[in-house]
Amino acid sequence: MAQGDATVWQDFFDRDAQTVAPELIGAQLAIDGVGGVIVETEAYAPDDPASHSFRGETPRNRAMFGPPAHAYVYRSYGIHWCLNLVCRPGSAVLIRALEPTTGIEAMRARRGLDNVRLLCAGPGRLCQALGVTDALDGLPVTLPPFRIEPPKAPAIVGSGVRIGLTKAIDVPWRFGLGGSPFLSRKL
DNA sequence: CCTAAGATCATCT
DNA sequence: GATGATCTTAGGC
Repeated sequence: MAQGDATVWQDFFDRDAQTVAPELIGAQLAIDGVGGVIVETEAYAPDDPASHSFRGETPRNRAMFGPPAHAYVYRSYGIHWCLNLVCRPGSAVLIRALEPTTGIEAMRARRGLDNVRLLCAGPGRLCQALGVTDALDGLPVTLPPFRIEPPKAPAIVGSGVRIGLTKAIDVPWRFGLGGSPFLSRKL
């Protein structure tokens, strides 16, 4: 599975978000050469009260109902952007944290912060560091400016409850690389 | 260490 | 008009 192998990525993402989310831990994700290793994700499903897709399709969440392996970007709390990778219709994986590996200087400049551990430790921070905006909403992640590569080795994945929700707060669909210092919070 | 509040706006009711 | 898949700062212990 390589960058240009759109068919394989289609199949990879054409499954339930809760199945895809843990398998993305350890994958490499970059936008215009700026990014790193995915260390934290969360899954959102169609019948999930906490999911934006729960009440059906609207202009905002349109991308969640489009083809798999595309981006869904939304604004959070009027301030931050958050990046999801679309799986089956109405389901998506929220990318919550990266271990920065490439383009670190660009991230530092965008975030106005030296501390590498905190550059991408949270969905809003990550999007600021990678320059994610709604301009990327609905674009395929198998083509530039995205670059995505599968994990080089099986990751040791832990799980826990999702963060910041008021509904379905006890579903353990948060996944993370065990012991990584780049998580938004300890698992 | 911790909890609390403010920033700020697209979306939905 | 209320809400939120967040982050930062300020202040208490």
